[in-house]
Amino acid sequence: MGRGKIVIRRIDNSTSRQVTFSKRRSGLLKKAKELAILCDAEVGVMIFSSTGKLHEFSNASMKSLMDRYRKAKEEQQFTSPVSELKFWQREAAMLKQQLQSLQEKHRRMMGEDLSGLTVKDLQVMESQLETNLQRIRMKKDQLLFEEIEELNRKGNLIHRENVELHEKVNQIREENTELYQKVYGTRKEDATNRNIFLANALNIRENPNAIIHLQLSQPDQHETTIQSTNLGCVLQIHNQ
Amino acid sequence: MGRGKIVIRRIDNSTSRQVTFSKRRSGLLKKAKELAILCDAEVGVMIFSSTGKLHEFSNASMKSLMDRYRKAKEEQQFTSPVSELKFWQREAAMLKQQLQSLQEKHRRMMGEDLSGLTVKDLQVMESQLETNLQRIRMKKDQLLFEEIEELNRKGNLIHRENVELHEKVNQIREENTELYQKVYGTRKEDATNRNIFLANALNIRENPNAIIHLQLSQPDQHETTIQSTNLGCVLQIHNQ
DNA sequence: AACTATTTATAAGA
DNA sequence: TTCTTATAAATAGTT
Repeated sequence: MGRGKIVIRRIDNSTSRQVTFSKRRSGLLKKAKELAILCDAEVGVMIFSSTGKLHEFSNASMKSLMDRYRKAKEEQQFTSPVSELKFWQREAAMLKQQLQSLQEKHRRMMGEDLSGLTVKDLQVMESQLETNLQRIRMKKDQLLFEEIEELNRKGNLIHRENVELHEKVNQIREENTELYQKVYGTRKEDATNRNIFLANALNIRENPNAIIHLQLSQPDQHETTIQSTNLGCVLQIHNQ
Repeated sequence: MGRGKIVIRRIDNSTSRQVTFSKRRSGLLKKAKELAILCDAEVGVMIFSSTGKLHEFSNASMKSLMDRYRKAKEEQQFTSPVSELKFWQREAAMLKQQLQSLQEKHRRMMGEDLSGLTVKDLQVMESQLETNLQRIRMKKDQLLFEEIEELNRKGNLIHRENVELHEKVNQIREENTELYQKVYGTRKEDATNRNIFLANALNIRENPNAIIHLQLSQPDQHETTIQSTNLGCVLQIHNQ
């Protein structure tokens, strides 16, 4: 009913979609009101626009109507095999429709079947995909951080073990020095020096809570900093 | 949109009301579906026919839609003084409409402002008024019955009291007779006869559960019979 | 349930 | 947003 015939399919152009929404919404609400009055029926209509705004009509209160709906649904519960059959038929039809709609959306998100989409539509999809990408990156960063945390923990264990080993080595070294002195009557500096060099290579210092900095480079342009306060670990990721 | 223009007002003829309901219901559901698809909106419609049957449409599940509705309503709850103002404006408009509708109905029920009504309209009102009248009559009859019940109860009490008094009178009479005999040496029949006559006038008999029949005449043509089994009372009302 | 004369809704354009 | 208008769609009354 207009200048031209239209097919019932999501209007791609966002502006005309909104205009049509406004017109048809008022039309639907008017018809609902007329039905309620003409036929002495109890009618309720709820409409959420694609932007999330609520529009409604009900001749009684919506609350009482929803209560009545719930009650009617409970009572309706399969009074005959035919009603059960019809229920599942309707259920299947509904699910099929939802599936088809989702499949179409999915295809588009995969960059397939982009025919009939406007620049605006594509912009919406683009920002949607950017959001998704961001979520995926945050998840990835979180996993990396957890991995580093685990490595840090293991490193600390090994560090402690190494400190102990270092002390033992020093003990043995001192014992050896004393024994050397007893046997040869003089010190052996070479052995001491070699042990200090080894400790350096293993990054072992007096403070076992040393902060570890890691830098990973990534191909994309985002920067993330994750900081663990209880483990003294800072992860900084810089991407260009 | 039909052979003739109609005014939006309850269709009195039950058959055509049902036919119109069926047509417009499917129209409304179709429009709701189209709006949902064309404009990517979430739409829910609930319709209870005047016979109580439920019809519905929703592109998502009605449950989730109702949850969303509730949530939207909660959030909507007076986020600004303007929204509160608008709420009360709408509330007032709704109440005003309901009031006007009721006032009009009331005026018509009072037999005023009958312009623009068809014979059918008037027949419906007539039968409505007849129903109301019947209810009022039944209420009146009930009240009359209760009044009679009360009178009956009081009557029984007085009856019992009278029986006792009667016995006392007889006792005293016998004593008097005996004394009379002792003083004068002979019976006095006159005194005995006078006491029996008195008992007759007060309707006192040996059976205290005597059934009382009452007949009230009324100007209209209806007949009611109310019977109390535990009090032995029958109320019969005949009207011509 | 159909039919169809009309009314009503609305698509497109301004 | 709002108005206009040609046309499609809905439906009131009828068969």
